[in-house]
Amino acid sequence: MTTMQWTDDRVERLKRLWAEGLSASQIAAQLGGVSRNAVIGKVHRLNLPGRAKAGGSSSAARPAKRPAQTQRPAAFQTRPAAATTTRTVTRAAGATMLKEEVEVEAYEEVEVRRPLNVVVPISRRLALTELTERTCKWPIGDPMKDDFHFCGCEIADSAPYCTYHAKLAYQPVSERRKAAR
DNA sequence: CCCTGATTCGC
DNA sequence: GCGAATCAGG
Repeated sequence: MTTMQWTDDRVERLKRLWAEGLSASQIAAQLGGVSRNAVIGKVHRLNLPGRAKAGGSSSAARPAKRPAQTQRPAAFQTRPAAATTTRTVTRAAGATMLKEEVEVEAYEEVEVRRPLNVVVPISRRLALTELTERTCKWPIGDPMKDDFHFCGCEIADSAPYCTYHAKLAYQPVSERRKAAR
């Protein structure tokens, strides 16, 4: 990858995102090509105002005014195809570079029955680069459109999907067609 | 453990 | 100027 640099454009985006209250790691993910340390270092060099309260816990001081999409019940949805291309992305997290493999392409229209009596998670509408090892990687929307995003809600274990989407992902066969035997 | 920003210092 | 390593903290 070409050496990333702080072009005027990237600096402007940095300033805007920092002003919006995004964390350094999130900004790094959004800009791409830089670590959170790089972002923090740049912030200081630019003499941008630091955060009121250092180390602001992720859940405490977070503007996070995501559109908060309300998922409407659908009898059937699209789910990732079994054969998808795997893309490896790196993401800065702390002082570590995490490598993640996320299926991004190839979807198939599959009849998926929505589990009843389960809470449908509120999508955090995360971008590919914002996914971490504990965010649901269930894709939402058309990968070709710019409103494409991932569920991103929290995951219990280190599973790829949240509880809800795991149920969608793993559906033995068909509930209505079990004969053939 | 997860994460946050702050600082240092070799490049 | 840059950012990895490190530190300090929630």
